[in-house]
Amino acid sequence: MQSVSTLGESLRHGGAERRRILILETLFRDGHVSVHALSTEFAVAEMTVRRDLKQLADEGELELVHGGARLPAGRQSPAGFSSRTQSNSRAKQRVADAVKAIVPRSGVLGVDAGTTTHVCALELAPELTGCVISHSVPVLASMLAWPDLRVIGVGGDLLHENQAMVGPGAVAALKDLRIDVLLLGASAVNADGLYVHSSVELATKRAMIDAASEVILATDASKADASGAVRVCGLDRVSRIATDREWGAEITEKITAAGVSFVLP
Amino acid sequence: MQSVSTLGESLRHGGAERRRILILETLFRDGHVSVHALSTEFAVAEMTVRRDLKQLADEGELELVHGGARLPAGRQSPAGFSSRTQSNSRAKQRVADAVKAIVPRSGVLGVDAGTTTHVCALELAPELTGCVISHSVPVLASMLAWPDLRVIGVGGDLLHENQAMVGPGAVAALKDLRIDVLLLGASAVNADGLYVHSSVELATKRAMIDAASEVILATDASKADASGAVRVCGLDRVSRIATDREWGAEITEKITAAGVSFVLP
DNA sequence: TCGAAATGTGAGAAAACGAACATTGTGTTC
DNA sequence: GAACACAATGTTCGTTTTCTCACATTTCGA
Repeated sequence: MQSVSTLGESLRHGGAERRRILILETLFRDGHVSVHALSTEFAVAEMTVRRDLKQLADEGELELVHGGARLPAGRQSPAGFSSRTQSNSRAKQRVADAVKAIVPRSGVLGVDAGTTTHVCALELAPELTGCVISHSVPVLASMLAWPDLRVIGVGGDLLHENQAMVGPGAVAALKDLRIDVLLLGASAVNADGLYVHSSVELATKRAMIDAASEVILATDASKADASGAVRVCGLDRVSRIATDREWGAEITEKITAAGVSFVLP
Repeated sequence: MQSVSTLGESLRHGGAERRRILILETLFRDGHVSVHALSTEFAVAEMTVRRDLKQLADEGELELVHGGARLPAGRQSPAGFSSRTQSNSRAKQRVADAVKAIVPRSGVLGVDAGTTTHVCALELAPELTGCVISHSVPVLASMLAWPDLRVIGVGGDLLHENQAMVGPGAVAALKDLRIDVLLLGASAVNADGLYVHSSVELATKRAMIDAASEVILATDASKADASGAVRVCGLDRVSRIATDREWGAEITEKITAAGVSFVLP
């Protein structure tokens, strides 16, 4: 088991995560950033900026050049910035590969908040011909890069923890929407259902599920057989689980018995 | 005296002009070039490339950075959002300075879509203690950098044109919201009111205005006395105009007569 | 209190810069 | 055709900037 920390955590010392967000913002606004200028602007050592840029480069958010950084190739079109595709991005990438194999390119695609589903949406976006619905700000920002894609944003209170809009407003908005396929995320999965850490996002997640004809759970194997604080729903609402590798035999058997099939890349 | 060589002439030695054209082509394709890579590609000394870049920079074709060159500010992807943010950012910055002087840091701040209001929101964000409401995806994305800030996102159909969520859903959501001060943008302003280019965003803009107790128009002087295709509202809904510099005497007099005061940085 | 993560500091290495000077084509002049 | 002027290019070298690495320090949570 491991902490499923994905977001809203690492502001340990000064505010590294915030600084990196601001760096990306500057980058997308100006097209380039320089180490020296950033260190002056944020009043930190150049070494710190270099470490930030190095990390962001590893995540594919930018490309290093001598003296600073620039937009990565193929990401010229300025959108918002793509969100923190933080840790184990390899796993998320594999999940995305699995998702790509089964999600229809037309129709209404719902995208839940979270980094995994975001990566999936990024991969799918160029091929989609239908409509995307999401309450995740990073997902919406990414979709700006595809001018021909129809997108509906679900509004509400911005929950910094998962960078999505939630609450009564979001639930109300979802009542008028219908989703063909929903890409759902979760903090933990076991035979009894899906779990998240916070109850704040619960109602919104359930509203999305209720609006969806089919629910595909997109999650890497590290969430397997863990359990979270708040139960979202049972496995009966999920049709398939797209994941990066085989799960344990026991949990696999239970989940399969519940009528849910696995999709691997 | 020197030849005023414009094109097709000075291929004295190797083909300097042709090489410079190719450099520009590469630059526009990739968004950046590096001295080292170019010297390898053209099989010339790095010094030569530096001289080329220096000349092109003098002509305003590109902008030098350590190690290479990039597209000059305001000449990025055409019609792109970031370029609009960048273009006359000095003016927008001055507008933001004016806005900062008058917007209360507490209470509910509404932020309209558009680059000018976005810049204002970026400047204000660190100091805000109240709540921000916006339908603009970039604005919402920026607010993610401030975890302690309460933010409400207005959902709806994503309009790529202004990167904001609009339509009936947005209007409905705004009916339940109240805004103390609204930072409004416009494509044009004259004595008769505010204008935008597209009617798609009209209803949403009006809904924001209706929800607001006070409306501050944030716009640079270039919008003065122009007129757009679609009229949003009259000046009676606007209390103040935050702008970068003095407007023309005639338009200033008319607007002041309508009871609207100007705020300069 | 302890430990991990974040950040700062300093020195040596590497990269890039810019100026001065040498070299090579090209075209002109006699 | 030889001499010349000149622009383009290459080369060298000292200077400046940036990078990287190792280690010290700070901060905050457990």
